[in-house]
Parts: sequence; C-alpha cells; structure tokens
Amino acid sequence: MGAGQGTTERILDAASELFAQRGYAATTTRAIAESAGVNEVTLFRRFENKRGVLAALGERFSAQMAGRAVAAAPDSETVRETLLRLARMEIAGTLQNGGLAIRLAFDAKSVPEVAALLGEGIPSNLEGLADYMAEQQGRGELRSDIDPRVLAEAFFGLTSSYVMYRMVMGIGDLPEDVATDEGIEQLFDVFWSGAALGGDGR
Amino acid sequence: MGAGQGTTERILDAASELFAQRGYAATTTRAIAESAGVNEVTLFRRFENKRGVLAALGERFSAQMAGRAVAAAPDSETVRETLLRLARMEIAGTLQNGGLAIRLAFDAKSVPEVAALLGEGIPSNLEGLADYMAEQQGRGELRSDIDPRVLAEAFFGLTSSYVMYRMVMGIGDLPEDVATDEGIEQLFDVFWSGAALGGDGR
DNA sequence: GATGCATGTAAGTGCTCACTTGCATCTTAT
DNA sequence: ATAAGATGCAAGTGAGCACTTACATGCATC
Repeated sequence: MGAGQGTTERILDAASELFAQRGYAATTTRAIAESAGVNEVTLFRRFENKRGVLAALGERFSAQMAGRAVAAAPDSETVRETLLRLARMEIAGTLQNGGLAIRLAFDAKSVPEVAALLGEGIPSNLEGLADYMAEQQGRGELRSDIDPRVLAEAFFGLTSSYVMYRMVMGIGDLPEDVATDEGIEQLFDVFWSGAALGGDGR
Repeated sequence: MGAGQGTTERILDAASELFAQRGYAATTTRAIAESAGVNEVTLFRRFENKRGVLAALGERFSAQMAGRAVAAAPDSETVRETLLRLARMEIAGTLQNGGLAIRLAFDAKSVPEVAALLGEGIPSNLEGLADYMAEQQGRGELRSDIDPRVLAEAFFGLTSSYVMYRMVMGIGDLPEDVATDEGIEQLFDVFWSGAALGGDGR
C-alpha cells in the first residue's frame, strides 16, 4: 500500500488504546506496531522514537479538546445545564480516548516525558473551573460556604472517577450514549444538589 | 546488625512508597533496596522475588484494613456522622500508604500479579457501601430517587479522587490532620447535601 | 520498464532489569 | 574465642526493550 496516511493514524490509534490500558512505560513499541498491523520498523520510520508517538498523540488529543472550555456557555443556559453539559463533555471526551488522559496523569509522576506532555493541563483545568465556580457563587447561583476549589475538585472528582471505574478498573457498565445516560445525570445530580444554593438551606 | 526484623519492615516501607509513586512495574528492586538502605541482594534473601514483596505488602495492607467496615457504626451516630467518619477513614487509610491502593488499582489492568493481589477488594467495597446506602434510603435517611450504587460511587469517587489528586498527581495540599481537616468536611458536605433526604426537596 | 517511495524481513546493538553466585564482614549468643 | 546467621560487595546471567542497519518487495508514476 502506498497509503502512508492511514499508517500513521493506525499507529496512533493502537498507541492510544495501549497507553490507556497499560500505561506508557508498560507499552512496548512492538506491541503498538503489532496492534496497528504494522512492522515495528515502520513505527520508527514514522516517529523519531517512542516519545514521538506520545507527542503526536498529545497533539491529536489537544486538537480534539479544543472546544471544551467552560467559558463557551450560551447565555440561555442555566448554571445547572452548563455544568451538566460540561460533565457529559468531560466524560465523553475521556471515554472516547479510552481513559488515556487519566492513565497518563498517573504515569506523569514516574515518566518525565509524560509529565512534559500533560504539562499544566489538569491543574489549569481545575483552576479554570474553580474560577467559574467562584463567579457563580458571587452571582448567588452556588452556595458560598464552600471553597470554590473544593467545588471544582468535587466536580472533576466525580467525572474522572466515573471514567476511572469503568475504563481503568472495569467496574460498572459503560453508558450507551453519554449525552443522554441516566446514571451520569444521577451522579451529577448528587453533586449539583450538594453544590447549588438553596439545596441545604445555606 | 542482626536485627533481621527491622530489615523486612524497612524494605516493605520503601516498596510501599515507591510502588505508590511510580507503580509496580516502574519500580526496580534496586530502587527499593537503595531507598530502604539495604543491599539489593538482601531483598532477594528476604523475599523470593519482586512479586513476593508485593504479596507481603498486600498482607500487611489487608491487616491494616481489617477494622474498616461500614458495618461497625455505633447506634448513637447519625448517618451523616457515620459517612463522614467513613470518608475520613477511607482518606486516612489511603493516604497512610501513600495512595498505594489507588495506584495498584491502575496497575492491575497491566500487571497480572497486582490484579491477583487486589482481587475483588474494590468492587466488593463498592457493593458493601451500596448496600448500606440502600438501607438508609429505606429508613428515609437518604434520598431515594438515586440508585444506591450511584450514591456509593459518588462517595468513593470523592474520597479516592481526593487522594489521587494529592498523592499521585501532586495537586492540592495534604491535610495536616485528616480527622479534623476542614477541606475534607467541605468536600464531604457537597456529597452529603446532595445525597441526604430533604436537601433538595425530593 | 525504470524510478521512487512506503513497507516488510532479518539480524543485531546496547541498555536496563530481575535475579544469582561466591566470598568477606559484622553482630550476637554460647 | 568461636560458631551461626544476617548483611554487604563484586560480578555476572539471561531476558526484554528501544532503536538501528542492510536488504528485499510491492505499488505507483512517468
């Protein structure tokens, strides 16, 4: 095949799946190549080295993530709707690449190149959401007796552990359609009822 | 030193810390030995192999866990108190061994021996808590419009991601005293206000 | 049908890792 | 003092891994 295009994609797909399943360090280049149905040498002709595969994956990843900011909330939406939508996006995005982000977040502590790739992604996401929470507290939409960072942590804690349980630890069923799944709304609702003003008489 | 006793403990302590930080596969026996201030050969004289260290760690671990059931709640406690106490115990226990359990839960998918060690630990914990939640729903202590398993998942999701952020990903400050820490109570309170009956008019 | 390009095959290099072996040293109990 | 047991040290073995090199094959285009 002269289809040099598809080869790169197949390698990245295989790498994404294997990294997510086993982590970066435990995934061999041989396994990636085999899983992509490609010779190992081809992998090294396409990418400078194993780290290069990870880097390319990172670019593809952040391209997908591009539209995922809280900021882009239409005015017509209630805060509850915005956060539920964000939760579904968060879960869908993380599920889509097989829990890759969560897995890599774990690897980051032991694998320097992973840390470099992930960079400030997660902390800054957390901070961004905390800012949003604080803003909504100011507007009286969220209870103010709780640190906004705690609210943000609770939010991401629920979404990330939702994916973690299912993709990494194999606990619980995968949702058929993230956009409409009942269980996700229930889980979100526990958070929301706890975070909204008026929920607890505060 | 003829103190053969302390040596084993020091090796296990070092292994626990390193496994938690880097994961099982990424931790070398050399690093364990060095961190324990012991020759690598000594490690292999004390334990049959690397897996043996993990197994010994597992026994010590489940010994510590022994008293950590929800069931042991005194009658004088409210449900809120019981769950908060459980949350603090959960967090303290997981922090104490440096996020080891969470880290190993991740490794389990790629490292068969880790999976064998962890066994059914986490799923059964989840189920046990779900049973408790269902019971409290029956007594009118918790809102009934949410699947008890979702409540259990939300609970463990918050406690485990609390530890995950701090120990594994290095985000946020470590609590000085888990038993009294304010942040933990706030985080729990988000869950509680969302889970309790009457919190949301349901 | 010749040229170029992507891929496959086979073999190998150098490194790190789990784990071993042989011997010296130190501590403790007798 | 001596014997026994725990530890250290130096060196090595075999396996797996990332990555390389040299060469052959197939598919397009001109």
